[in-house]
This record gives sequence, structure tokens and C-alpha cells, in this order.
Amino acid sequence: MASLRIATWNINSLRLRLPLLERLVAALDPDVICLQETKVPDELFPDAGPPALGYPYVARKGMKGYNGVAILSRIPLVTDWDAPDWCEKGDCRHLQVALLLPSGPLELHDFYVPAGGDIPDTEANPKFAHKLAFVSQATDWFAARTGLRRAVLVGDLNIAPLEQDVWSHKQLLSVVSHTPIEVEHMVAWQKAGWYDALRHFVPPEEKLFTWWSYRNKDWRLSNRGRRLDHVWVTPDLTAGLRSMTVLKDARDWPQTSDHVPVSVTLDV
DNA sequence: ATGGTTGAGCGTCAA
Repeated sequence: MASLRIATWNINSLRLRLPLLERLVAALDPDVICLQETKVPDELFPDAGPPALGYPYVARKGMKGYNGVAILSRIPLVTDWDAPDWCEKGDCRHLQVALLLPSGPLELHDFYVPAGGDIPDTEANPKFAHKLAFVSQATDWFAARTGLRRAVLVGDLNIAPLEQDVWSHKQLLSVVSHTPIEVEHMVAWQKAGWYDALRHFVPPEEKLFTWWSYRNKDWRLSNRGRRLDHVWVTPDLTAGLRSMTVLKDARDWPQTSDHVPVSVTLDV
């Protein structure tokens, strides 16, 4: 039985914020770092960065301008997985790897779910339709994998499912990220074999946020946050859950992301 | 009601 710490962060440009990863490592000391919105094509990926930080094993999938995911690891990993091209858009929104732990392989998924645009209507807004279709496809894909175990799913899922996952449930009911249809989709996805590891440590009646908009001058004072970033585990891993950290201090780092890093520690 | 901010990369689009 060994302890494993996995961090997830929507870094909103890897090249711009590579120096901030050093702070993340100092604060959380994770074994694995899952990033979203790296915004860097593979041919421009800063290959020397992760090994210099102590993470020699890297999986990444990027494109020009937007999206992009990466996994930085101290633990050897296998990347030759045939994950679907979600919604057949060629987006770089998902990585699947296996961490080669002494106790055996652990399946790890890093997701960046489409934000969905501004209007919560599938007819008027194709981005919203894409978001729901993406989540539906992911749900079906995992549901088909009956008996999935020893797996962890993290990422910016761009949905805040519980009432206390947003600063005002009533005021956000028609705001993309907290609409009932999105919450339904996310709950169905979870039911396809996942357990909410962050809420394992924080009761549902307590507020829990991982994102604060750039548009609020004093994010801490107004505290208009949402929980858009998630860590899910398969049920067999729940007994091993040890601790969780939402690194709120990161929201005050110089030139930081609007998301903060989250980490979960578990025995595996 | 609608604005507010940030990043990529040079047009605006995406968030």
C-alpha cells in the first residue's frame, strides 16, 4: 500500500505559467499533475520544463490557440490508449494513461469538458449542444466498461453540480455551468461508475469552489466562485481516500489562472 | 440590464 497524490489544474496557458508550476509543486508535492487548457501545440510543448521540476514522465495532447491537456508524472506511465475522439471534433480535451505503480497499474483520465458558451439552449447555441453531447458520449463510454476499477478521473469538467458548488444556486440556475440539464448530465456520468472524491471530504451543505472569474476585482471578498474542477475515483478506491486540498492561495499568485489547483491523496 | 478580464496571436474567438 503506497500513498499517491494527484493534482489537477486548469493552467490557462502552460507556456505562460510554467514558472507557477514550481509553486504548485512546492505547495502540494504531487506525484502526478494533470493540466487543462495548456494552449500549446505538441511541437511547441516545453519539453525541458517538466523533467526540471522532477516530472520526467509526460503525456500531452495540444493544438493551436486553445484546449490542450497534459499529464506530468514522477511515476512511469503508459500512454498507448485508444481513447475516442469525442464528438469527432479532433479537440484536445482528454488524455488516458496508466500509472505503473508498484501495486499495479492505475487508470487515469484527464478531461477538459467544453465550457458551453453563454446561452443555455442547444438550439440557439451549438457550443452548449456540444457540451451536453460530449458529456453524454463520455457517460456511454464509461457505462460500457462494466466493472471499471482502480481508476481516477480528474479535470475541468465545467459543471458545478451541487447547490453549494456555486456562490448562489438561485442566481446561477440559468447560467451555463449550473443549469439543471448540465447537472443531470453530470450526475448520469458519475453514475456510470464514479465517486466524487472532493465531496468525500467536504459535506454538501458547505460551499466548495475551485474557480473565481477574472472579472471580479476582489475575488476573495466577493467570493463568487464555482466548483468546476473535479476528482472522481472508482468505488474500490474510496476506502483509500486520505486527504484533499484546494489551493486557494494560488488565486493570488502573480498572473495566475482563474482556476486553482486541487489535489487528492489516496492509498493505492 | 449588461459589463467586467484574460490568453492566443494578430482576426477575433474562446472562456
